[in-house]
Amino acid sequence: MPTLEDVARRAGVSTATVSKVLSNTPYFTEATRNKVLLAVKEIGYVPNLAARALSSGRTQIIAVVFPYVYDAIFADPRILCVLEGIDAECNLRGYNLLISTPRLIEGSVDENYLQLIQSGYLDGVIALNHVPFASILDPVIKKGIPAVSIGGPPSVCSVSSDHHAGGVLIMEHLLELGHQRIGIITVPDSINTGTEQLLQGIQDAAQAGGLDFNSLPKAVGDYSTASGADCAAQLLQQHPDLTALLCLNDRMAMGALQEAHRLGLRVPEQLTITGYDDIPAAATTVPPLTTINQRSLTTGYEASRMLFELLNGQKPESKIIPVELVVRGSSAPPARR
Amino acid sequence: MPTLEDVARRAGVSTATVSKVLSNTPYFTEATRNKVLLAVKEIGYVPNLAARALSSGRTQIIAVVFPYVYDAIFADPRILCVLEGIDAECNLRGYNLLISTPRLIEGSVDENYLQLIQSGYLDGVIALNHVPFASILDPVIKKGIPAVSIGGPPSVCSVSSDHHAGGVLIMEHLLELGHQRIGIITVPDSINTGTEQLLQGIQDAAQAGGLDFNSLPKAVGDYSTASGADCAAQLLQQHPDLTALLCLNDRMAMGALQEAHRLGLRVPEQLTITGYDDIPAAATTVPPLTTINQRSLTTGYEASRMLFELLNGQKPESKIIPVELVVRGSSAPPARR
DNA sequence: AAGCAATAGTTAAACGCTTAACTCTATACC
DNA sequence: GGTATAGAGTTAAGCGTTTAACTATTGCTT
Repeated sequence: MPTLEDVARRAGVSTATVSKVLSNTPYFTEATRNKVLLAVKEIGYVPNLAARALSSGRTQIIAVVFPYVYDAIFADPRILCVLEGIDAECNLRGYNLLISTPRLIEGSVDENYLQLIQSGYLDGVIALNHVPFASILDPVIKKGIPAVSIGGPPSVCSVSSDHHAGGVLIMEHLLELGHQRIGIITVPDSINTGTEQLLQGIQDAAQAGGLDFNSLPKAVGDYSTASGADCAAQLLQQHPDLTALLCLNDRMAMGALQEAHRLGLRVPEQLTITGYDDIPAAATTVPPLTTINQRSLTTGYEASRMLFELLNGQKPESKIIPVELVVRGSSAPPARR
Repeated sequence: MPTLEDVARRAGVSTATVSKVLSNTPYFTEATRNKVLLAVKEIGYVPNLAARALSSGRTQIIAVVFPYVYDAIFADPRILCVLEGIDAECNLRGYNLLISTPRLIEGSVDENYLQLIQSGYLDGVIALNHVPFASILDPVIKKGIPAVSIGGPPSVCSVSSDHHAGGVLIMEHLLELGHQRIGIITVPDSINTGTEQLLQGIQDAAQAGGLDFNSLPKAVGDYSTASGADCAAQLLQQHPDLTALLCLNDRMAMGALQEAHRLGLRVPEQLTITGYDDIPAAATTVPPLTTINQRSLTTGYEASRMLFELLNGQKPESKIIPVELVVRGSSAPPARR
């Protein structure tokens, strides 16, 4: 492979000149610039990134980190949308995307991940920081690598969804439709930093609507479709008079939908079911899900932008991405009885 | 950050010794080995990957390449499963995963991608090579980087699903149920290298069952759920006597399901619908989809394994991953009339 | 005419690691 | 006793860039 020196020899200049011309340093005549560029073209020179990295300390690599908590982390469509937003930005700026999925062992991350962070291979890190107990970003910050957190605590630069507003929106929607007997399909407390805010939003809206949140029946799932079905079964058996199920994510809502179908309950005529996240599949269930859209693409995009600002030495503000109520076919006024 | 030299000084040996001990080169006494290891621990030394890469020519980075053909490539759950398989293997062996999504412009890849390939940053490449017209792997092979192709032509090391068998399985299933009036929801010719084999399998099974494949009504979608709904509408309008819709992927099948529901057709009692891929969502539709599972996780896993064999100087055989018929609730014998 | 700034380019050290080639025992063999 | 040989470690030359420090030329002030 041709090196800087080959280019320099061919162009009749020094390697420093070539290097500087290629990085757009000023103070070169058009003639020199062209000579160099021509030589580059002619011999098909491409810079060696490892050498550049060693010399300059910058690698052009951004790591996207999402801890491996549940089994199939890659199966979460939300993560993928975020990734797509990040990828688009990085591609534009010529950065490469490395993905790291640290295994969490008893609350601390694995050795591989630690080594990667310390290795000097990363210019920046974007972490899907939804795991409160494991401090994915700690080693990153200690090492002084620019980092932005998605959905994490605002201690560092972060971009998160306005889950409180999401909770309010979905609960208000149910109340406006006239629902009062609402079952909640939730998840274990604080498995996810966003969940608290979401629940708080739901509670606030309930309160505002004159409904006692604490007395609403609840079932605890684990985000999976199967658990959604189980929870729905359990709630509907214990409280046959429920007119709506509010689910904390779309996958569980899809499970609830399945269960309703199995029980012969028509949705939304006899039972309203709502989700949260607006994953692609939510639009294609029968009936399609009423849910909250988190603008995952935007989230990814904003996270990248913030990271690049950090890389430019700026100090961007943490950002909260607004959410949006998406009303589809799975919600309707409760049946009169 | 501490360097090799710091470790060497502290352990009272040369940098060469440290380097060799850390890479498990033989011919060192336990004493020396321990001295070095201790020093490493004490000062918290972590090797600088860029320096290592420059010096050794190996970066410990594997790129997973999937071209950006349709808009939301990351939305394809199949890709994610494959990625998960790859990630698991790479994680195990201490390799890092870089993802590259080259933009295809008029059949050729973008400059960024080309530069990345030539940059010496990659030890190996795994390409989701489902795009026949763009030779994603050409520059990789020209550069001499070990590469394996998923679903691509067997010109290089490749791992692909047995789509022919998949086609046979799904068609046989329909025939065994007693369907004869089958509509096919397909995609444009050879947009995907696997599709041909799949269609061939369907055709062969039809033939074997005494059905003329060419006379079966067909509609052309684009893999999306929406297009599946459109195709279903079109087919059912023109051929109201169809008892089954065979869809070339799950997303289109889900669209067909929606459309059937809209038309008031009960699935599977009045209309059988089958998919292909077995994406996670396929198990949670109402009714759940009968489909073909491609073992995407295994595919990813095998691809990594082959790549590591290549990296070890071996010459692995291309592999064909068997597929599996998954019978769920969306298929049943045709209604008697 | 001297001094200075701006322009245009060069030299060479440094980045942190790997590894081929080498040295220096200590043991084994004939 | 001389010569291989294997073991244990060192020396130093790269790997291909970037970049601080330097030189040299030109044009402009004063």
